[in-house]
Amino acid sequence: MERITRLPDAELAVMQAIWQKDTPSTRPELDAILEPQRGWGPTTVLNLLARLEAKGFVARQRQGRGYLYRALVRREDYLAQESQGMLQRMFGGSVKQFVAALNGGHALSRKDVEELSEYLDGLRKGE
Amino acid sequence: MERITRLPDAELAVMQAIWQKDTPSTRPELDAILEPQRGWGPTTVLNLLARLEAKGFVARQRQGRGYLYRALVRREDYLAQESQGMLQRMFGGSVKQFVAALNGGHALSRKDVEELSEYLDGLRKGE
DNA sequence: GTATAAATTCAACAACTGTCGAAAGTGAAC
DNA sequence: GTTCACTTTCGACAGTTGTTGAATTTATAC
Repeated sequence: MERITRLPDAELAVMQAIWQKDTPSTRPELDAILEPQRGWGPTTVLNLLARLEAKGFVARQRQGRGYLYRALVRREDYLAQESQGMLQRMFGGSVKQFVAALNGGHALSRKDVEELSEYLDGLRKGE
Repeated sequence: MERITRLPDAELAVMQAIWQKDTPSTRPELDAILEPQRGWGPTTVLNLLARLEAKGFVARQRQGRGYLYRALVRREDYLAQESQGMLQRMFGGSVKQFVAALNGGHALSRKDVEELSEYLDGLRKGE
């Protein structure tokens, strides 16, 4: 795993939109996701795409009058990296502390707890 | 809970240093923590403290030739808020997804899993 | 081919971040 | 009281981020 750069919020939002589909997207398609969510005009999205390309997160290929944009970094890789980083910065690396913080902030539903417990059980047995 | 502002990394590092003790710290004390960690000189720390004061995160009180700095925002409150925010941005709010990402990045030790499982069990019974 | 509509490029800007050095203030020790 | 060592204040600066309007390029449809 090569070290992946950290993305600012706006750029992450664009990546999330790109990652939503696993085939390349046109800028208008991304707009359709981001405009309602963020209220961004096309130019804003385009600029963020340019920055992401410069950072090596996306590549593009001409299609019609515009381009098709596709991710070069996999969602899971980025998210795994980032999650670790933030866990380190915020909780010195302790997952339990993190979950406890969510709980303290009333951000853990019963369902979250069940789901997570089950997942962990799976981990303990399985692999 | 009032909405708390998000802090940039450098400022968060200073807050973590302040939160480390639960009594106010002098700037040299903070330096002692932050200089090795970040390589910051005194001026840098001072400037970050000034920004944190402006944001309402710390208050200070004269002591000798310098000041005593103390947190105005509680660690748990800030971390709870931030954790939720990042969970939202990165995983649409799913804790399970978050933990799964850590696992995918081999950032979950057996111990982490045990610890967290136990904690969750406690939650299910307890409250 | 030309006009039109769509898409992208340019470039710009203010606010925020990360980081100091130089200057100025201040308590402590003579 | 002066000096010295320690602290803080000031302001500065380059790079990043969020966001966009104006100008330019380029398929497409006549």
